[in-house]
Amino acid sequence: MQESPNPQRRSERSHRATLKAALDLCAEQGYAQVTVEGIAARAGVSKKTIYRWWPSKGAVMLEAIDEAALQPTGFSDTGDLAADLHQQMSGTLSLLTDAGIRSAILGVLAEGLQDSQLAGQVHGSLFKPRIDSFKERMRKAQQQGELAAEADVDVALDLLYGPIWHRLVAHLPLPDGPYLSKIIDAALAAVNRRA
Amino acid sequence: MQESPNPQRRSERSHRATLKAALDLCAEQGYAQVTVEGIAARAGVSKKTIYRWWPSKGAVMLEAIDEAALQPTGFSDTGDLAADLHQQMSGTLSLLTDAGIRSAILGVLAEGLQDSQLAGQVHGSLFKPRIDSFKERMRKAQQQGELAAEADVDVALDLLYGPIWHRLVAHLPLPDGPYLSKIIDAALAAVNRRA
Amino acid sequence: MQESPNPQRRSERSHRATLKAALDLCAEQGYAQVTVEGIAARAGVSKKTIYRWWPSKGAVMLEAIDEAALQPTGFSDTGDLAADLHQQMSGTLSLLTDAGIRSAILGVLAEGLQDSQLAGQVHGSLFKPRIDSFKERMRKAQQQGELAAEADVDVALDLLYGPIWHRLVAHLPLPDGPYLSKIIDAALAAVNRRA
Amino acid sequence: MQESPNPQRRSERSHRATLKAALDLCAEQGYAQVTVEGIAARAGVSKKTIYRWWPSKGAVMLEAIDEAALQPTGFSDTGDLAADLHQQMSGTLSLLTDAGIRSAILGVLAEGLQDSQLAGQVHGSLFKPRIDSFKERMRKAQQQGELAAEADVDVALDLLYGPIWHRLVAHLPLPDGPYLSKIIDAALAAVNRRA
DNA sequence: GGGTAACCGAGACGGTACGTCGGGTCTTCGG
DNA sequence: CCGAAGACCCGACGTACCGTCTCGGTTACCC
Repeated sequence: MQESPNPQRRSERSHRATLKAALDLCAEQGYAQVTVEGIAARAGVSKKTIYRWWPSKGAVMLEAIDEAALQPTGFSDTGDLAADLHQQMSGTLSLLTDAGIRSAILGVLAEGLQDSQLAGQVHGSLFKPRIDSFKERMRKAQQQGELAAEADVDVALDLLYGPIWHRLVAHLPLPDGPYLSKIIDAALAAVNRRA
Repeated sequence: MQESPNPQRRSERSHRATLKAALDLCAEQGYAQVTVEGIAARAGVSKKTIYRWWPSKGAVMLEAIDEAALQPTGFSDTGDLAADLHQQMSGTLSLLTDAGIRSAILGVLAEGLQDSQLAGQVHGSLFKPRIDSFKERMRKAQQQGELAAEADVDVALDLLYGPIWHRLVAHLPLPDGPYLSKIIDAALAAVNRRA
Repeated sequence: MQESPNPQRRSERSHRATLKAALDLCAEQGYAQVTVEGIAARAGVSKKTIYRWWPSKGAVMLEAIDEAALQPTGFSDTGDLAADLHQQMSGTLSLLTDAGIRSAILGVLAEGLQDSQLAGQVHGSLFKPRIDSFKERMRKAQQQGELAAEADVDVALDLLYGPIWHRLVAHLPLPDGPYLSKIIDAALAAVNRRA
Repeated sequence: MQESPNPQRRSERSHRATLKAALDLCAEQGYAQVTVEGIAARAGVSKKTIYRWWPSKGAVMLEAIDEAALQPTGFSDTGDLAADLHQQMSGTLSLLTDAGIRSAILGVLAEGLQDSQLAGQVHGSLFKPRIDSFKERMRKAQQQGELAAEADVDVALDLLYGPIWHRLVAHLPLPDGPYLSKIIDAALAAVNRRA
């Protein structure tokens, strides 16, 4: 992140071990129970080294999530917009089902709500890339006539992703596949309608 | 909350002072910086007394929010569904603009993501009442023909409230009034369309 | 020492346990290896509690020494000045032979050389009482004619106690009993001579 | 000191800069506040280089003191023993009045009380040379009849130097010139007297 | 006079302890 | 018996130095 010291001399071993320890502990104990001290001990790394490269536990976790979230943020383009959306959103939801990643994501999300410094990083790492590729896919759909040219992409974004986060913060069950389809259909219909 | 001791002998003065101190400190320093010790000191109350009546800082805050959230959770029924939704959702959003309440709400929301005990209370206090009266209003609209009888109320809930929370957790700007109208129109169109 | 908090509510158990742990650890590991954390752990006491009542490890040790240095600082008055001096100085020297106390005393002495705050306490606790009773005994000796009325008590103090500290800081062997007698005879002769 | 590497290739610049930085920092901040890191930074030298040539901060300081203590350890022989003693002891005392050297000397003395490895070096560098030349001067005095042949040189050493160290560790004011004369007269009288 | 072995600066590393903070429990005393 | 006050144990914080180590770079010796 803010890499004040010389990043060329950084120990790759410590770097990896820290991220791994962070995620592992998160899976085992839950985000809130994880401490920088614990990560350091588990990784066989000194606290100083962690604080040298990251400003806080949240920043470590964010990088760990990024590294672990293997599936791409990008959309595929099969020509079927609804299917592509479903695939991508399922991918996002699946991050919230694996215990370790889920705990880490909820943790950084929660911490991001309280710490504006971390908030920016959360936005940049977790949301921006997905939003960008979402918008790109939508624009492509408009060019290909799959989507009305006058459709409001921002509204579509809100209508599609909103339900996931709504249910997360309200502690309602997360959408399953079929429900996701209903949402996608409804949202596309809404932005496709003539005003 | 879990009121183990005899609530009849509870000091109303301490009770009020605690809730007030909690919100005040939240406004001044932000939720994360508020501590039980700080609340106790500010309220002129002992820590023991706080722990006697609430299990955690989050529970205090939740009660303080409840008490301070003056506008009703219920919907008015002017006969214009879109207008009623707009009014109610604006009310919810306005809670997120006042510094003190916003900080408190974000705080308990964030903490709720990490603490399943608090999560239940958050759901019960913050979300359930609003969802219930939302559904009630929707059903009334269906009876009055303002809304298609086959409209899926759950989907409507997700489409309408989702954008707010999506933008909150993604650290995007919250919707303003006109944008809210677009969302409401889109969501109602979506659930009203013939399947 | 600086007892900022209310000393009436102090836990006697923690107090005693801390002093005991300090001395024990000193005996086992040597003063330099003893840490506040170690004392706290050994005593079953929190670091906070130690820092509440003492400003530093040195202050804890000083009090521990005081409590443990059972033999009185006062001189006996058998009527034989040289014998009384010998007895008292042997007592002082014996503090420097028991491993635990020796280590603690050397430690606070060393630390006192570096920390003027502690220096004052070292002087007040370790030296002042012994110097005072030395001078008192000398004055009594003068009244009883055992010592020349014009003998310089300060010089006597320096000549008598100096050798001990000289040998300590110069890392020479400490005086044994017979050598002590030589010193005492020489010093008394010196201050008793007509100028 | 333990010069494991090839001393011929040693950088004289680094050597000098380190010793100078050590003493300067000592004067500015006091021995206890000086760190190897601080010395390295001030000297523009790497920590590794310091640890290559000295085992510890104390060893650096000891060498720095040795280099800076310009006045000779040797006694002059004017034929007046008391005067020669006074001159030499004043010289020793003057080391304890210059802020930088005083702080360094107190520091190594203090550290020497705790660290037997350093203790040996302290004895060898600071005390042994002075004691040796003291004894030599005393023996010369005996040959020249200035001092009784049967005078005990060890006792004399203790009586003369003792007061300085006694006052140092007891945090009493150090002797001034006139008082020094009293001590010298008393000590010489004591060892000169017929037993 | 080119190769190489050493010292050098810089500074990252695993550690240990620091002194502080807040959590949640417990004790004392007054009303 | 509740409440204010606050001491207590505990565990984590973020920092400071320790002494070790790995880097390039730059001598200075040896072939």
